[in-house]
Amino acid sequence: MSPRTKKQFKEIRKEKRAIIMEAAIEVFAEKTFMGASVSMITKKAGISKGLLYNYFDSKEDLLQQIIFEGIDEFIQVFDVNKDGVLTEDEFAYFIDETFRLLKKDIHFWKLYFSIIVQPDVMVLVQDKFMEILGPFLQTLMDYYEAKGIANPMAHARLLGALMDGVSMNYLVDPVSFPIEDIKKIIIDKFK
Amino acid sequence: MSPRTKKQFKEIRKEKRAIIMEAAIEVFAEKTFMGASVSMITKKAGISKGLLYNYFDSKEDLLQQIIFEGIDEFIQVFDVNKDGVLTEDEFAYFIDETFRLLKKDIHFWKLYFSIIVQPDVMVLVQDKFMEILGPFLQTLMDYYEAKGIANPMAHARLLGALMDGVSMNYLVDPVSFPIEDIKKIIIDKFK
Amino acid sequence: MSPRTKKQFKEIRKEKRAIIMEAAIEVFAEKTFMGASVSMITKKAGISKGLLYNYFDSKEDLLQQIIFEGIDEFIQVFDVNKDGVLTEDEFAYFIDETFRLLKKDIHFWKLYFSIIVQPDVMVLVQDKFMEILGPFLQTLMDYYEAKGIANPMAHARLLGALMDGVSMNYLVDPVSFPIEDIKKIIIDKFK
Amino acid sequence: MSPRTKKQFKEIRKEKRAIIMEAAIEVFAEKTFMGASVSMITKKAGISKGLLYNYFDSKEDLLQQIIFEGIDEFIQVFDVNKDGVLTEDEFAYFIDETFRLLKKDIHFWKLYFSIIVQPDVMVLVQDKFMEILGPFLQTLMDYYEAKGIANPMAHARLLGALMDGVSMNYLVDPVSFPIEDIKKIIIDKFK
DNA sequence: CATGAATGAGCATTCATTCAT
DNA sequence: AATGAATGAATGCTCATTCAT
Repeated sequence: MSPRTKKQFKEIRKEKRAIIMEAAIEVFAEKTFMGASVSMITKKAGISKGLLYNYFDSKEDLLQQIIFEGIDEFIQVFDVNKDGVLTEDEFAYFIDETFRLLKKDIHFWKLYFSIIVQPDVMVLVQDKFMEILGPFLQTLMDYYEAKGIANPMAHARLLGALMDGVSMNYLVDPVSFPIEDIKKIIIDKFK
Repeated sequence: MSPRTKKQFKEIRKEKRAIIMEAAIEVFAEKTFMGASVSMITKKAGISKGLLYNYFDSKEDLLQQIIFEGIDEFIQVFDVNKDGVLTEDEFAYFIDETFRLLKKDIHFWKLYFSIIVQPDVMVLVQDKFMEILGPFLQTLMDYYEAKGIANPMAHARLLGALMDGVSMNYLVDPVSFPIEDIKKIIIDKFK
Repeated sequence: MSPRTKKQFKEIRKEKRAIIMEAAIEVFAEKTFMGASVSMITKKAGISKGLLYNYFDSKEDLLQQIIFEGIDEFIQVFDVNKDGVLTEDEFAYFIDETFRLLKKDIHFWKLYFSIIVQPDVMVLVQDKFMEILGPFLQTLMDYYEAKGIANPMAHARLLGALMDGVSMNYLVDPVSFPIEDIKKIIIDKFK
Repeated sequence: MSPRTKKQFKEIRKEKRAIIMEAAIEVFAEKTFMGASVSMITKKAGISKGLLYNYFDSKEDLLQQIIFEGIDEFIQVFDVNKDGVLTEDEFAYFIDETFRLLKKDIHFWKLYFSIIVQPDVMVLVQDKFMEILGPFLQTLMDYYEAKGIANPMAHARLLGALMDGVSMNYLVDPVSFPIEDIKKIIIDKFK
């Protein structure tokens, strides 16, 4: 009888928004941003096409919001740079935690890699990506420098590339890729 | 003026086909398979749209033929499995040669990575990709096994993933990625 | 706090209705009927979309009610046909008054002209428009006939067309169109 | 058998382009630019939706090309400003010719008036419209100035507005609007 | 061998309207 | 009386593919 309160509306929006974003992550991950159609997303989310535009300005906006929130969550959960210094134990934890999050949000990280290789789409989110990569590489560089290793920058970027490569291989073939064994080797070799 | 011989026709076909494929590799690499349109390719190749379909059954067929020939060329040039055994020197050569080919065919390998992350497109060519990956991993496994290293399979897959990650980072940002320094570290650490 | 009386409800409805119509006139004038969306109107009126449909059956109904009331007001304020006879002084007053009302309700008359040139929309309101045009032309015809001018009908329609053209030019470019000078010339030439 | 020559293709394009523009003029005139859909136009032209975009970049481009060519034709046919001076006979000819062209291209001039009253659409073509209006008003001003009439600018703009109003009334109701009689009165009163 | 006009399904997006609250 | 989430048809536009020449 009485109209819904603002709080009720806010609740509806929050929930529906999450449903749409979850559906979109899956479809984007499977089809890439360009290959995914808004229809596929709304069908998976169980809503009409029009409604998506009640929540997001455009397909691009939808992608950006997904990436923004995903990266923010990643940064928050995984604040490696608390004090800017990495011990060997923290290094191991850092590798461990990366793979834990990878497994937890498989779709999101598939989407991440599909974006990286597509310059046209990358421009939409690269500023946000840099928010992770910058501090990440800096912390690693400091770590290797503190250990007295020559060319810490190259070591840092190598480890970054290694984590990319391992993640990508795992995402493409999660069943047979021996990620746990590989994790141990990485920690052993790069610690 | 005189009617062209069959041999001449064949020659023309071969050359035109190569022109189209080269144009397609560039466009696919820049826009990904889904983002590239046939029009972009024919425009870059300087031919009509109809002619492309005289040489290729479809956009998918074009991609497949590009991948097939690219991989075949790669395997031929880069026969890692000559005798099935890798010495330490050969290992260094192998790393070196991988990066040399990467730099030589930047467009092709960009295309390669954009395909890997897109399941829909991956199915078109994954059998061919396995033709490299299988022997490649086998040779590495044998190498590590011969050295008496525990879990040679994990080491082989790790190195494969590492090469993927480094290659991808280089392709995304060829200017500032320190590939030469990294190459040395890889050889040193994984030899 | 105390339950509102029926009279208060009626008052609220009347005011809200006026607010919506005023907003709609502005948006229609600026964007035309086809170019204006219901969202634009409700946003300008500061109400929800649902509420508009509480007051009007449809976008078309909203337009019709605007036109109906606007024309009725015009006829009431501007009763050219008081006694059916026009003196020369009354003629001058009539021209004068027309332009005064034009300036007063710029949005309404912009809407009027945008409707006239769009047959699909015109059918919705043309009967109402005729309620002005008929007596208006009749009075002018009588005026010219009484002056003994040949072809009074053509003179009447010419003056009608002239007023249309001058009004339209003024509405399109109110700043530089010399409406006061033109008014004098009209009175002088057509009196 | 042999492929079509470039000349043949050019011929096809020219003819099809004309068919599309003619269909578009009619639909735009009847529905206005905003109210006309590309589907309506292609249906009337008897072609597929895609083909329209082989000939025009967008709906806006289509409108612009229609207006550009229509105005150019008008200027060419009707070069009132040959020597910049208007005699009384030329003035009569000018009025006459205007109405002749109006009757000849009814759809085009309906479109013209529907554009004038819609600012959003007007911006697409107003530069082109000014190519007519500027010289047109200048010539008229010179004419009235040469006759020693006070305020020639107001007279020029009044006649311009009058021609607009008469044209518009004729286009809205070509059957009963006495355009021939009115033409004579105009020539008589404004010569 | 070669052209490019032509198609039609599909794309992202908009919008008048409905309805549960 | 009032809200705004929700719908679905329609919009302007793109694109892989076909085909007459």
